[in-house]
Amino acid sequence: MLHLYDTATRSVRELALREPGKVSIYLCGPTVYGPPHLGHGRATLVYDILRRYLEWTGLDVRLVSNITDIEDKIIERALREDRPWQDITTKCEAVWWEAMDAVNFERPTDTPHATEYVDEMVEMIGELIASEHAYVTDDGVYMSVESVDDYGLLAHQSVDDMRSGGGDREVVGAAGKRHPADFVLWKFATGPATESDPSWPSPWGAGRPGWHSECVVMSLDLLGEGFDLHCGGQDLRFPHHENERAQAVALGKTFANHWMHNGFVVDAEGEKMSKSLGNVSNLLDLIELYDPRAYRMVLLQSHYRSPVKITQDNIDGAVKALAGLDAFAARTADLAAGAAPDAGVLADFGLAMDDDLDTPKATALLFDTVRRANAALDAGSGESARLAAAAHVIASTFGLELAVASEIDGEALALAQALDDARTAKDFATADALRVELQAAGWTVETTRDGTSLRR
RNA sequence: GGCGACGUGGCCGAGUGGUUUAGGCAACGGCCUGCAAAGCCGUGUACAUGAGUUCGAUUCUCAUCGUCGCCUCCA
Repeated sequence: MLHLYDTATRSVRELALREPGKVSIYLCGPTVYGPPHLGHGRATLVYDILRRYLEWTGLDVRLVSNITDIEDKIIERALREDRPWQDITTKCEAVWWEAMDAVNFERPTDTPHATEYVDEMVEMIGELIASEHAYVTDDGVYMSVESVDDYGLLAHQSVDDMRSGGGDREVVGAAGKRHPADFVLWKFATGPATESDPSWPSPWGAGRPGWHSECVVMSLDLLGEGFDLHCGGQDLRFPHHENERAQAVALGKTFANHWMHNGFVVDAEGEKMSKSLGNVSNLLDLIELYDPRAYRMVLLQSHYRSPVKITQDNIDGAVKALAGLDAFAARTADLAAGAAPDAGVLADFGLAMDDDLDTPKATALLFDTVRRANAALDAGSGESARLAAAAHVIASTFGLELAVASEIDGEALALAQALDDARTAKDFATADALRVELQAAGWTVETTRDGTSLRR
């Protein structure tokens, strides 16, 4: 059974399932106000790999991942560009899914939008006020963090300790707040709603929900109390996840059973890439310039909790590694199709993945299995089919789609035949010319003793 | 100031108290090939520094230096 590091207990522990055979996961999705960056890509790919693995083990996975389609940054951009806010959110969301499809992210089972849950958020905030966990000020409704017993569980720091330093930062809504860490649940509108600056009615005044409420309402609505796993990037640990949890606790509800956080994407100097620093390379560029699988490959080779560097060298290395896997996959597609995967290899794969999603070890196993299968194939050993089948299983569980034997058009086939004829006739000048011609047409040409094989 | 992570061979990146100490990329040698490609075989004596614990530490402890993250923008 899968063991995962749990941020709440700071230990690797078994992912306990609320219902046998079923896993319920909530993943904090994007705020749709700009193109997805590399960090978004890492988070979705890490959880995509997790999900595929869980499914491979036979579990029924329900993955809820929200789209935040109302937020300050969306409004700021709408105002700045004098556009309707929905214009921005719809376009950005479309771009988001396009990018996610390109990296082969398996779509979540549910993708709720914040704007679909405004009524529920208003209702929840009402309950928090009624139970005196929240209060109304001049500019909004705030959550009282001191009213929540174990606030700071995910931050692993008491509220007082957090206050004691780092005091340079601007405290949002400071004037009316009872405690600096109190966070906004509902922001009052400063004027009438416009095309760019929307607001919704509430018993306390027109406005819009704060940052941390949607995930509580949606996760509890779609997954129910005590769902299995809550995921997201390290940066969401505090305050976002802490604040989600605070609301649930204040409501008297059991929240996530296990908290998983992935590490950052860092730049060449080891610094976190984030939007506010402006040093982001965007995911769209990466998948346009390189094989979209390369990013997944790089992530597989490092642990999900470690920071990962995305550099030219890294991506190039991954592209080369993929080329080897593609060559292998094309070579063994037919062989593997009819064979039972090697049980020992798959057992090792499970062992590695169950240990806090040890994809570096599992990836090493994949390469090792490919090497063994190739060697067995060269030696004409019967072991090759089972090994190849196991390698294919691992790759597909990783979400890596490898090359399959290509459809070869008549023209290419004729050239390949001519190439073989020339080689048979020892007319190597012609053979070389034909090979170059095929390569120019985009084929990867492997001329072997048994004849020429082509793939794209 | 508080809390936390990390410093591994040319690069990336796992891991471990000691015998055969991942994997990828690059490099070099070999096999195969008409030559290549693909593939296979082999080579590299790495673990920031200092001290300590230990029969033995890259792995544990402490200190030092360095890098980075969180402490209400952020995946």
